[in-house]
Amino acid sequence: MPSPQLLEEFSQFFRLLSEPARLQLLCQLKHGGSMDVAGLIEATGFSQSHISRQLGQLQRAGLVSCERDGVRTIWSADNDLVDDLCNLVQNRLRQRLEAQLQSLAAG
Amino acid sequence: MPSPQLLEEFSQFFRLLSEPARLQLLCQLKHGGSMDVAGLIEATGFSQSHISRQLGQLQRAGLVSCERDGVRTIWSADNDLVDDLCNLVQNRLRQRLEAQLQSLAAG
DNA sequence: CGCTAGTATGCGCATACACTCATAAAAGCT
DNA sequence: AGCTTTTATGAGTGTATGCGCATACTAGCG
Repeated sequence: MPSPQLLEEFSQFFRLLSEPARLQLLCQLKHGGSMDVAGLIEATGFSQSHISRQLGQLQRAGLVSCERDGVRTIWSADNDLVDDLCNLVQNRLRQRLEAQLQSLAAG
Repeated sequence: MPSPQLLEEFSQFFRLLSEPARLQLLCQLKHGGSMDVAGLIEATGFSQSHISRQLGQLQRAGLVSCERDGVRTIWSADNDLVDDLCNLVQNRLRQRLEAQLQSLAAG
């Protein structure tokens, strides 16, 4: 049984991923490679301020990092954790749907 | 790159885990075994209505299930997904802290 | 120094949701 | 049938936060 503090940390982390916009930014940086905010605007359609804020949150959690290239800021996804988490969840979703399919056929 | 619908599903799932109360209920059922709402009140200190609502959400996601025992409803945690996710996150948190420790020692 | 381009942030609005109180529903007992 | 116990739910409140607009900061260029 995790301690209350640890539970709090877990939930804060999951909260980061609970916003489609943030998850999309993460996946974009992961699969589309590093890019600046302008690229992310192009890719997602979100406003500049929104993207900047969300990236700030992800950076504080260590999920993305940035380096300045002149006047631009190039952002990168930092690790594979989010991909791993998403894969686990996706497997679970698939299992659920398959089970529902089974019970529908059997029922 | 996951589709927008899939991203939405992922974030909805993570949102379930983004609330310390729900996560605590899940862990309690997982490590403390199945129990009724009264037991969860005792274990967590949350109000009865709050617990009932959160369990409802977790049930719809297939993370917990219940069976009636007379007037009581016995709840159980249904799978290991959440444990696996938490372990991954915990590893990541540890790595982060260790890295900070390193840079502090080196700096 | 001013000017422009790119990014971060103060402010405000709207919405989502955790949480509670009161009440209804479900199941057993007499 | 009523009475009690346990759980679920309608209604309301307060807070957190996503999101955009406008603006301030930062870095290069003339």
